[in-house]
Amino acid sequence: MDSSGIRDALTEKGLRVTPQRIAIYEAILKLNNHPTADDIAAHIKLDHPNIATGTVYKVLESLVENGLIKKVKTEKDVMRYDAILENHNHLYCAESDRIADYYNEEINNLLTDYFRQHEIPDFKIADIKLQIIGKFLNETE
Amino acid sequence: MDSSGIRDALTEKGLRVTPQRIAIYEAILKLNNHPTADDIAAHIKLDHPNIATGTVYKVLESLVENGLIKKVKTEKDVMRYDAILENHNHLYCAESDRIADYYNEEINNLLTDYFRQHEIPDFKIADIKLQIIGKFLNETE
DNA sequence: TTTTTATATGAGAATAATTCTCTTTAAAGA
DNA sequence: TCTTTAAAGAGAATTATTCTCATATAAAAA
Repeated sequence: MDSSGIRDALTEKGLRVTPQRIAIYEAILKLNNHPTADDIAAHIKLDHPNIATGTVYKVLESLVENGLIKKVKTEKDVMRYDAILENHNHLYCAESDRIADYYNEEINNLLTDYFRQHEIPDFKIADIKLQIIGKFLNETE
Repeated sequence: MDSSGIRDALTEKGLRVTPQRIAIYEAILKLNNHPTADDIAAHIKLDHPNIATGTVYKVLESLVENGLIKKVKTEKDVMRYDAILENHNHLYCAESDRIADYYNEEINNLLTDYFRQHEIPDFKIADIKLQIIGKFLNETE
Protein backbone atom coordinates (compact mmCIF):
# COMPACT_ATOMS: atom_id res chain seq x y z
CA MET A 1 0.00 0.00 0.00
CA ASP A 2 1.37 3.42 -0.91
CA SER A 3 0.92 6.75 0.80
CA SER A 4 -2.27 7.61 -1.06
CA GLY A 5 -3.67 4.17 -0.31
CA ILE A 6 -3.04 4.89 3.35
CA ARG A 7 -4.80 8.24 3.08
CA ASP A 8 -7.77 6.56 1.46
CA ALA A 9 -7.89 3.84 4.09
CA LEU A 10 -7.87 6.40 6.88
CA THR A 11 -10.53 8.56 5.22
CA GLU A 12 -12.69 5.55 4.59
CA LYS A 13 -12.68 4.78 8.29
CA GLY A 14 -13.54 8.37 9.11
CA LEU A 15 -10.12 9.04 10.59
CA ARG A 16 -8.40 12.34 9.96
CA VAL A 17 -5.38 12.05 7.74
CA THR A 18 -2.40 13.28 9.71
CA PRO A 19 1.31 13.00 8.93
CA GLN A 20 1.76 10.99 12.12
CA ARG A 21 -0.86 8.45 11.15
CA ILE A 22 0.60 8.06 7.70
CA ALA A 23 4.08 7.66 9.10
CA ILE A 24 3.01 5.08 11.66
CA TYR A 25 1.00 3.08 9.19
CA GLU A 26 3.89 3.17 6.72
CA ALA A 27 6.29 2.07 9.42
CA ILE A 28 4.22 -1.01 10.24
CA LEU A 29 4.09 -1.92 6.57
CA LYS A 30 7.81 -1.45 6.22
CA LEU A 31 9.10 -2.99 9.45
CA ASN A 32 8.16 -6.54 8.86
CA ASN A 33 8.92 -8.54 11.93
CA HIS A 34 5.74 -7.45 13.69
CA PRO A 35 7.15 -4.33 15.31
CA THR A 36 6.53 -3.13 18.83
CA ALA A 37 5.27 0.38 19.53
CA ASP A 38 8.84 1.21 20.40
CA ASP A 39 10.22 -0.11 17.11
CA ILE A 40 7.69 2.02 15.28
CA ALA A 41 8.46 5.11 17.32
CA ALA A 42 12.19 4.70 16.73
CA HIS A 43 11.67 4.24 13.02
CA ILE A 44 9.51 7.28 12.44
CA LYS A 45 11.52 9.53 14.70
CA LEU A 46 13.95 9.91 11.83
CA ASP A 47 11.38 11.80 9.83
CA HIS A 48 9.23 13.02 12.73
CA PRO A 49 11.65 13.85 15.51
CA ASN A 50 9.00 15.40 17.68
CA ILE A 51 6.45 12.65 17.67
CA ALA A 52 5.23 11.86 21.18
CA THR A 53 5.24 8.30 22.45
CA GLY A 54 1.65 8.73 23.52
CA THR A 55 0.73 9.63 19.96
CA VAL A 56 2.25 6.41 18.69
CA TYR A 57 0.17 4.40 21.14
CA LYS A 58 -2.98 6.35 20.40
CA VAL A 59 -2.59 6.02 16.66
CA LEU A 60 -1.89 2.30 16.95
CA GLU A 61 -4.96 1.91 19.10
CA SER A 62 -7.20 3.68 16.63
CA LEU A 63 -5.77 1.73 13.70
CA VAL A 64 -6.51 -1.49 15.57
CA GLU A 65 -10.00 -0.31 16.50
CA ASN A 66 -10.70 0.49 12.90
CA GLY A 67 -9.42 -2.83 11.69
CA LEU A 68 -6.51 -1.43 9.71
CA ILE A 69 -3.91 -3.34 11.66
CA LYS A 70 -3.90 -6.11 14.25
CA LYS A 71 -2.35 -6.57 17.63
CA VAL A 72 -0.17 -9.62 18.05
CA LYS A 73 0.78 -10.92 21.43
CA THR A 74 3.75 -13.04 22.29
CA GLU A 75 4.98 -14.70 25.42
CA LYS A 76 6.70 -11.48 26.33
CA ASP A 77 4.68 -8.65 27.74
CA VAL A 78 5.08 -6.30 24.81
CA MET A 79 2.40 -5.90 22.21
CA ARG A 80 3.37 -6.13 18.60
CA TYR A 81 1.55 -5.00 15.50
CA ASP A 82 0.76 -6.57 12.17
CA ALA A 83 -0.48 -4.84 9.03
CA ILE A 84 -1.56 -8.09 7.42
CA LEU A 85 -5.27 -8.53 7.81
CA GLU A 86 -5.60 -11.67 5.73
CA ASN A 87 -6.37 -14.66 7.89
CA HIS A 88 -3.08 -16.17 8.90
CA ASN A 89 -1.32 -17.70 11.85
CA HIS A 90 2.01 -17.08 13.45
CA LEU A 91 5.16 -19.05 13.99
CA TYR A 92 6.82 -17.87 17.12
CA CYS A 93 10.25 -18.57 18.47
CA ALA A 94 10.64 -17.63 22.13
CA GLU A 95 14.39 -17.87 21.93
CA SER A 96 14.88 -15.29 19.20
CA ASP A 97 11.57 -13.53 19.80
CA ARG A 98 10.97 -13.74 16.09
CA ILE A 99 7.49 -13.98 14.65
CA ALA A 100 6.85 -15.23 11.14
CA ASP A 101 3.59 -15.23 9.30
CA TYR A 102 2.25 -18.61 8.43
CA TYR A 103 -0.27 -18.82 5.64
CA ASN A 104 -2.13 -22.03 5.27
CA GLU A 105 -5.66 -21.96 4.10
CA GLU A 106 -6.00 -25.68 4.58
CA ILE A 107 -5.47 -25.53 8.31
CA ASN A 108 -7.81 -22.58 8.63
CA ASN A 109 -10.52 -24.47 6.80
CA LEU A 110 -9.84 -27.57 8.83
CA LEU A 111 -10.36 -25.65 12.04
CA THR A 112 -13.36 -23.72 10.81
CA ASP A 113 -15.03 -26.90 9.62
CA TYR A 114 -14.19 -28.73 12.78
CA PHE A 115 -15.75 -26.11 15.01
CA ARG A 116 -18.74 -25.70 12.71
CA GLN A 117 -19.41 -29.38 13.31
CA HIS A 118 -18.45 -29.40 16.97
CA GLU A 119 -19.93 -26.36 18.58
CA ILE A 120 -18.75 -25.54 22.07
CA PRO A 121 -21.59 -25.41 24.57
CA ASP A 122 -22.36 -21.92 25.85
CA PHE A 123 -19.65 -20.32 23.80
CA LYS A 124 -19.89 -18.37 20.59
CA ILE A 125 -16.62 -18.45 18.68
CA ALA A 126 -15.53 -15.18 17.14
CA ASP A 127 -12.02 -16.09 16.13
CA ILE A 128 -9.61 -18.98 16.31
CA LYS A 129 -5.94 -18.32 16.59
CA LEU A 130 -3.31 -20.92 16.16
CA GLN A 131 0.00 -20.09 17.67
CA ILE A 132 2.78 -22.36 16.61
CA ILE A 133 5.65 -22.16 19.01
CA GLY A 134 9.06 -23.56 18.27
CA LYS A 135 12.41 -22.72 16.82
CA PHE A 136 13.53 -21.43 13.48
CA LEU A 137 16.21 -23.56 11.83
CA ASN A 138 18.84 -22.14 9.48
CA GLU A 139 18.37 -18.63 10.75
CA THR A 140 19.01 -16.33 7.82
CA GLU A 141 17.89 -13.02 9.26
CA MET B 1 -2.91 -32.08 44.70
CA ASP B 2 -2.51 -31.76 48.47
CA SER B 3 0.17 -30.06 50.49
CA SER B 4 2.42 -33.12 50.63
CA GLY B 5 2.00 -33.62 46.90
CA ILE B 6 3.21 -30.08 46.42
CA ARG B 7 6.21 -30.72 48.67
CA ASP B 8 7.06 -33.79 46.64
CA ALA B 9 6.70 -31.95 43.35
CA LEU B 10 9.03 -29.21 44.52
CA THR B 11 11.58 -31.66 45.90
CA GLU B 12 11.49 -33.67 42.71
CA LYS B 13 12.43 -30.56 40.74
CA GLY B 14 15.25 -29.80 43.15
CA LEU B 15 13.47 -26.76 44.53
CA ARG B 16 13.60 -26.01 48.23
CA VAL B 17 10.32 -26.49 49.96
CA THR B 18 9.35 -23.15 51.49
CA PRO B 19 6.06 -22.04 52.99
CA GLN B 20 5.81 -19.33 50.33
CA ARG B 21 6.19 -21.77 47.48
CA ILE B 22 3.61 -24.09 48.96
CA ALA B 23 1.19 -21.22 49.50
CA ILE B 24 1.64 -19.90 45.98
CA TYR B 25 1.25 -23.28 44.40
CA GLU B 26 -1.83 -23.97 46.51
CA ALA B 27 -3.29 -20.62 45.54
CA ILE B 28 -2.99 -21.36 41.83
CA LEU B 29 -4.68 -24.70 42.33
CA LYS B 30 -7.45 -23.11 44.32
CA LEU B 31 -8.09 -19.92 42.36
CA ASN B 32 -9.35 -21.43 39.20
CA ASN B 33 -9.91 -18.71 36.65
CA HIS B 34 -6.25 -18.55 35.73
CA PRO B 35 -5.16 -16.05 38.35
CA THR B 36 -2.79 -13.16 37.86
CA ALA B 37 0.26 -12.68 40.08
CA ASP B 38 -1.77 -10.06 41.89
CA ASP B 39 -4.71 -12.41 42.50
CA ILE B 40 -2.29 -14.91 43.94
CA ALA B 41 -0.54 -12.34 46.13
CA ALA B 42 -3.87 -11.08 47.46
CA HIS B 43 -5.02 -14.60 48.24
CA ILE B 44 -1.98 -15.73 50.15
CA LYS B 45 -1.56 -12.48 52.00
CA LEU B 46 -4.28 -13.71 54.33
CA ASP B 47 -2.01 -16.44 55.64
CA HIS B 48 1.31 -14.84 54.76
CA PRO B 49 0.88 -11.14 55.43
CA ASN B 50 4.54 -10.38 54.89
CA ILE B 51 5.07 -12.01 51.57
CA ALA B 52 6.88 -9.70 49.16
CA THR B 53 5.47 -9.09 45.72
CA GLY B 54 8.84 -9.87 44.26
CA THR B 55 8.75 -13.25 45.92
CA VAL B 56 5.45 -14.05 44.28
CA TYR B 57 6.91 -13.25 40.89
CA LYS B 58 10.10 -15.15 41.57
CA VAL B 59 8.27 -18.22 42.78
CA LEU B 60 5.91 -18.13 39.80
CA GLU B 61 8.86 -17.85 37.49
CA SER B 62 10.62 -20.82 39.00
CA LEU B 63 7.45 -22.91 38.96
CA VAL B 64 7.03 -22.10 35.27
CA GLU B 65 10.68 -22.85 34.54
CA ASN B 66 10.35 -26.20 36.25
CA GLY B 67 7.21 -27.06 34.38
CA LEU B 68 4.96 -27.13 37.42
CA ILE B 69 2.63 -24.43 36.13
CA LYS B 70 2.15 -22.58 32.87
CA LYS B 71 1.95 -18.98 31.89
CA VAL B 72 -1.12 -17.91 29.98
CA LYS B 73 -1.21 -14.70 28.02
CA THR B 74 -4.43 -12.89 27.23
CA GLU B 75 -5.27 -9.85 25.15
CA LYS B 76 -4.66 -7.73 28.20
CA ASP B 77 -1.12 -7.08 29.30
CA VAL B 78 -1.19 -9.14 32.47
CA MET B 79 0.22 -12.61 32.72
CA ARG B 80 -1.96 -15.31 34.17
CA TYR B 81 -1.06 -18.72 35.50
CA ASP B 82 -2.46 -22.18 35.05
CA ALA B 83 -1.74 -25.23 37.18
CA ILE B 84 -3.17 -27.61 34.61
CA LEU B 85 -0.38 -29.18 32.68
CA GLU B 86 -2.45 -31.61 30.69
CA ASN B 87 -2.59 -30.57 27.06
CA HIS B 88 -5.56 -28.29 26.68
CA ASN B 89 -6.64 -25.13 24.98
CA HIS B 90 -8.35 -22.00 26.19
CA LEU B 91 -11.63 -20.32 25.53
CA TYR B 92 -11.19 -16.63 26.03
CA CYS B 93 -13.75 -13.88 26.25
CA ALA B 94 -12.26 -10.42 25.84
CA GLU B 95 -15.40 -8.77 27.14
CA SER B 96 -15.44 -10.49 30.51
CA ASP B 97 -11.73 -11.34 30.54
CA ARG B 98 -12.72 -14.84 31.49
CA ILE B 99 -10.63 -17.83 30.48
CA ALA B 100 -12.03 -21.33 30.47
CA ASP B 101 -10.13 -24.51 29.90
CA TYR B 102 -11.14 -26.44 26.84
CA TYR B 103 -10.28 -30.11 26.74
CA ASN B 104 -10.62 -31.83 23.44
CA GLU B 105 -8.23 -34.58 22.64
CA GLU B 106 -9.65 -34.93 19.17
CA ILE B 107 -8.64 -31.44 18.12
CA ASN B 108 -5.20 -31.90 19.65
CA ASN B 109 -4.70 -35.09 17.70
CA LEU B 110 -6.03 -33.49 14.57
CA LEU B 111 -3.48 -30.70 14.84
CA THR B 112 -0.63 -32.97 15.83
CA ASP B 113 -1.33 -35.30 12.94
CA TYR B 114 -1.75 -32.45 10.53
CA PHE B 115 1.62 -30.95 11.37
CA ARG B 116 3.31 -34.33 11.46
CA GLN B 117 2.24 -34.72 7.86
CA HIS B 118 2.82 -31.13 6.86
CA GLU B 119 6.08 -30.03 8.33
CA ILE B 120 6.89 -26.36 8.18
CA PRO B 121 10.13 -25.65 6.35
CA ASP B 122 12.93 -24.41 8.59
CA PHE B 123 10.80 -24.53 11.70
CA LYS B 124 10.74 -27.09 14.46
CA ILE B 125 7.42 -27.10 16.27
CA ALA B 126 7.60 -27.36 20.04
CA ASP B 127 4.01 -26.59 20.90
CA ILE B 128 0.77 -25.67 19.23
CA LYS B 129 -1.65 -23.45 21.01
CA LEU B 130 -5.17 -22.91 19.93
CA GLN B 131 -6.79 -19.86 21.33
CA ILE B 132 -10.50 -19.75 20.86
CA ILE B 133 -11.77 -16.22 21.22
CA GLY B 134 -15.41 -15.40 21.59
CA LYS B 135 -18.15 -14.86 24.09
CA PHE B 136 -19.60 -16.99 26.83
CA LEU B 137 -23.35 -17.41 26.63
CA ASN B 138 -25.53 -17.93 29.71
CA GLU B 139 -22.91 -16.55 32.04
CA THR B 140 -23.25 -18.40 35.30
CA GLU B 141 -20.17 -17.27 37.12
C1' DT C 1 -9.93 31.63 1.07
C1' DT C 2 -10.86 32.37 5.78
C1' DT C 3 -13.12 30.91 9.81
C1' DT C 4 -14.74 27.52 12.79
C1' DT C 5 -14.76 23.48 15.49
C1' DA C 6 -13.80 19.08 16.66
C1' DT C 7 -10.17 16.02 16.81
C1' DA C 8 -5.31 14.89 17.11
C1' DT C 9 -0.81 15.84 18.87
C1' DG C 10 3.01 16.98 22.19
C1' DA C 11 4.94 16.97 26.56
C1' DG C 12 5.42 14.95 30.40
C1' DA C 13 3.34 13.08 34.57
C1' DA C 14 1.00 8.91 36.24
C1' DT C 15 0.10 4.05 36.51
C1' DA C 16 0.71 -0.76 36.64
C1' DA C 17 3.10 -4.95 36.00
C1' DT C 18 7.28 -6.81 36.58
C1' DT C 19 12.24 -7.03 37.65
C1' DC C 20 16.29 -5.92 40.23
C1' DT C 21 19.44 -5.09 44.18
C1' DC C 22 20.88 -6.03 48.42
C1' DT C 23 20.44 -7.68 53.02
C1' DT C 24 18.52 -11.07 55.97
C1' DT C 25 16.51 -15.55 56.72
C1' DA C 26 15.93 -20.29 56.67
C1' DA C 27 15.98 -25.04 54.16
C1' DA C 28 18.62 -29.07 53.67
C1' DG C 29 22.60 -31.68 53.92
C1' DA C 30 26.91 -32.73 56.65
C1' DT D 1 23.67 -28.74 65.54
C1' DC D 2 26.34 -26.29 62.15
C1' DT D 3 27.26 -24.78 57.56
C1' DT D 4 26.25 -23.55 53.08
C1' DT D 5 23.59 -21.63 49.75
C1' DA D 6 19.24 -20.78 47.80
C1' DA D 7 15.20 -18.14 48.93
C1' DA D 8 12.61 -14.34 50.93
C1' DG D 9 11.81 -9.44 52.25
C1' DA D 10 11.90 -4.61 51.35
C1' DG D 11 11.65 -1.33 48.45
C1' DA D 12 13.76 1.04 44.56
C1' DA D 13 14.06 0.72 39.52
C1' DT D 14 12.48 -0.34 35.05
C1' DT D 15 9.39 -0.75 31.24
C1' DA D 16 5.31 -0.61 28.64
C1' DT D 17 1.41 1.84 28.43
C1' DT D 18 -2.14 5.31 29.63
C1' DC D 19 -3.66 9.74 31.05
C1' DT D 20 -4.11 14.87 31.33
C1' DC D 21 -4.35 19.02 29.40
C1' DA D 22 -2.77 22.81 26.66
C1' DT D 23 -1.79 23.62 21.85
C1' DA D 24 -2.00 22.70 17.00
C1' DT D 25 -4.20 21.36 12.87
C1' DA D 26 -7.32 18.73 9.56
C1' DA D 27 -11.61 19.09 7.60
C1' DA D 28 -16.01 21.21 7.30
C1' DA D 29 -18.52 25.52 6.96
C1' DA D 30 -18.97 30.11 5.60
